[in-house]
Amino acid sequence: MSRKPCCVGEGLKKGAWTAEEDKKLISYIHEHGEGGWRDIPQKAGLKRCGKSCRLRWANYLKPDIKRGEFSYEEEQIIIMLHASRGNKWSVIARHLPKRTDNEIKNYWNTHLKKRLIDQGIDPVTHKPLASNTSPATLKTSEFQDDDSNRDDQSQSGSMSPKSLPPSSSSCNLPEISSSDETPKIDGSLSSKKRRFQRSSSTSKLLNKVATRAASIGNILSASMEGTLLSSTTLSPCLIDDFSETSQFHMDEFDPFSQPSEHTIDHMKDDNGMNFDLNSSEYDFSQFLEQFSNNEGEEAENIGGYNQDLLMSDVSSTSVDEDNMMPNITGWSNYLVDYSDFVYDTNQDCDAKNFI
DNA sequence: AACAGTCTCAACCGCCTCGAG
DNA sequence: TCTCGAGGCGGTTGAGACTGT
Repeated sequence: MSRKPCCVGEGLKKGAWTAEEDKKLISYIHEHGEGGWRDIPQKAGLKRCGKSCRLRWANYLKPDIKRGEFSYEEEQIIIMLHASRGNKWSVIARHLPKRTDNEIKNYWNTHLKKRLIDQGIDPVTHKPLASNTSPATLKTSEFQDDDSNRDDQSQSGSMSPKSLPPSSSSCNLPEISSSDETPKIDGSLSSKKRRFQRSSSTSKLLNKVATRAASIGNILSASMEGTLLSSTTLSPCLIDDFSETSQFHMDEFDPFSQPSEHTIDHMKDDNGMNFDLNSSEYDFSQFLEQFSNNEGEEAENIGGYNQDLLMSDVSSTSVDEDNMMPNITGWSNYLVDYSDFVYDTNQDCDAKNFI
């Protein structure tokens, strides 16, 4: 019972679109709006199938599409998200405003994938090619922190598998450096030469934030499912580190790390949230209420691309608990990914710095 | 200049999801 | 509950551009 292909039809044109066809499609959509793609060709006077029209519009003609060279930040975001999400181009595209999934997919296949391979990284697993070193080994040998950080790693077992980036091996995500074999002659070249100059404490902090976020996600999950007990094991990170938060010097952050700075603040006093998760009396309903109350204005107050990126998973959060959990999970996933990324791109990627 | 090999990316294909009836 | 179809998604293709010889 195979379905009839939608684009089977007599005299339907295929291949590259002409300017005239584009004009007809744009004109029709401007007048009638998107949707009803099957009927559009006939109504717009196009000898194309509806699907082809939709793709042409979505990938090329839509006015808010950003075209041209990918920025350094965009590249890093793609690599990060690919490491955690795989070939989920539409998901990745949601984090890159004005970029289409098709464009990202093409860019990955033609540029980033090769670059990773050139740098000895498996573009599928984001692990070193031809390496026997397990991520766990790398983590413990290269990313060993103080006691709390060791706890961070050991507690990762309490995190949902989804929360863990597939590529937890440190230093796997490559830096896009100017030494790339395929240099681009464009405005983004200079940005490609930039390197993140983050201190080890920054990486450390971000890792902790990520772990906390993941833990909060788990706790919320348990709360949603009604399985949260007062004895629910909390992340050692949460237990040990929340009191330490204020020790970190946030002024170390560069603009790209602002989301985490925001996150720290978000998790601290700004929202007046009680994050004393050590307490068995922690009130999750209060947390949910506070979170939902603060979410809207938070989203308005923060500015900048990366904040948008960070918050995109939670920006639509309402009091609706069904939506809450995926958002929290996405948020924690992002932080975990981002934390790993920051660590990986840190030039001081050396265990000594964390001891 | 001509040709072959390589690269890029718009477009296509086929499967999947989800909502309507 | 089932069927159908629109729209979405990821993989693949192929025409044109580019590069090397």
